[in-house]
Amino acid sequence: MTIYTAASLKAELNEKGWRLTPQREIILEIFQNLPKGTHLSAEDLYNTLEEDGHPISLSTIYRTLKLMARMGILRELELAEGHKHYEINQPAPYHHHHLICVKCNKTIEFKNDGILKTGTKTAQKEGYHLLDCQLIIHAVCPTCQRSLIPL
Amino acid sequence: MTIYTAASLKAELNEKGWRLTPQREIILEIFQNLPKGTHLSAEDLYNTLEEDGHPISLSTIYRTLKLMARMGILRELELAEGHKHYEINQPAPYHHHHLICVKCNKTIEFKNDGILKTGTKTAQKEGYHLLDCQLIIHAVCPTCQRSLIPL
DNA sequence: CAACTTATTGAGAATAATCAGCAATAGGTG
DNA sequence: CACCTATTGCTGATTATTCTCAATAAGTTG
Ligand SMILES: [Mn+2]
Ligand SMILES: [Mn+2]
Ligand SMILES: [Zn+2]
Ligand SMILES: [Zn+2]
Repeated sequence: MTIYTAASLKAELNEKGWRLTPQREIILEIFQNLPKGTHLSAEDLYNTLEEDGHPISLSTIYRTLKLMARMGILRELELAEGHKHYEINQPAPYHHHHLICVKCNKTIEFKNDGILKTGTKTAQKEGYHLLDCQLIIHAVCPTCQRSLIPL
Repeated sequence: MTIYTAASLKAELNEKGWRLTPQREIILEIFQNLPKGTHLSAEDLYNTLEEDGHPISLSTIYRTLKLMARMGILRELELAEGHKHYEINQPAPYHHHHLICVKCNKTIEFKNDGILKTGTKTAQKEGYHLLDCQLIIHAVCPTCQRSLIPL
């Protein structure tokens, strides 16, 4: 949950014997410049990169997303659509959580400082190294409460 | 997030034109009698039912898990293993959250009253009908911090 | 900067979880 | 009991994600 630059990403990768590649650099950049509230799936990222003129194979995309999530650079979100979404993982003033309608998947972001504190404290108490901490609220939105569509 | 009995399950199903079947009743019972801290996948439930002498088809299991999660009877958990897990959804004194090691998937449950309150308040403020509210902490456990296994 | 080691990439095949279609069955209601 | 239709259990799709492997290219060393 730090702010990354190409340089700090390279430093952290090299420290573990890994490498900074153009692909990894571009993917980080894409996420850093995404409008607030955007959540990308692997497929979304694939298309974005293609349109951007920097095509990257799906294999590499999946590998990079997993890598960056495990480094704490990206957050892996399960937004109830059957596939994962990702967003940049930022600290305190930008850190947020998600309220999701399980029927239409409409998602609202909200902030709450106490939760990150709780997460940090809990991880620390158990000796875990914190990567991400997210409150997920599953609910039914006002529109879907009225709708007659079953399930 | 209520305590269900076969009768109250039937009432809630019938109210929506749905039916209480032996399969649904048994699945509810299984979850209610699970030892604290147990999380079942669809496959786990399938096997449990088979061993129990009450075999139910995988299709029905998937359908029932989804149904009960959307009713708020079960919680759908994404415990970083590539497939969903489920547990009974209970109110205040039993309500808990999960601290997950992204490397070995070891999961620790912990309680925190404030989070459920935050979730309830947030859902209410947006007019959403709350089903479940879970804090997920992704982290690396002490053992895996020491391990040399990459990723 | 040239040689060297090995992490990484891209293409395609393989896997695994979950869903869909459909005929047969069985709840709920009167 | 008779009727309507939700539900079940097969089976056969989907679809997201991972694996395999040869080719490429970071990072390091002399
Ligand atoms: Mn978000
Ligand atoms: Mn649990
Ligand atoms: Zn909705
Ligand atoms: Zn671990």
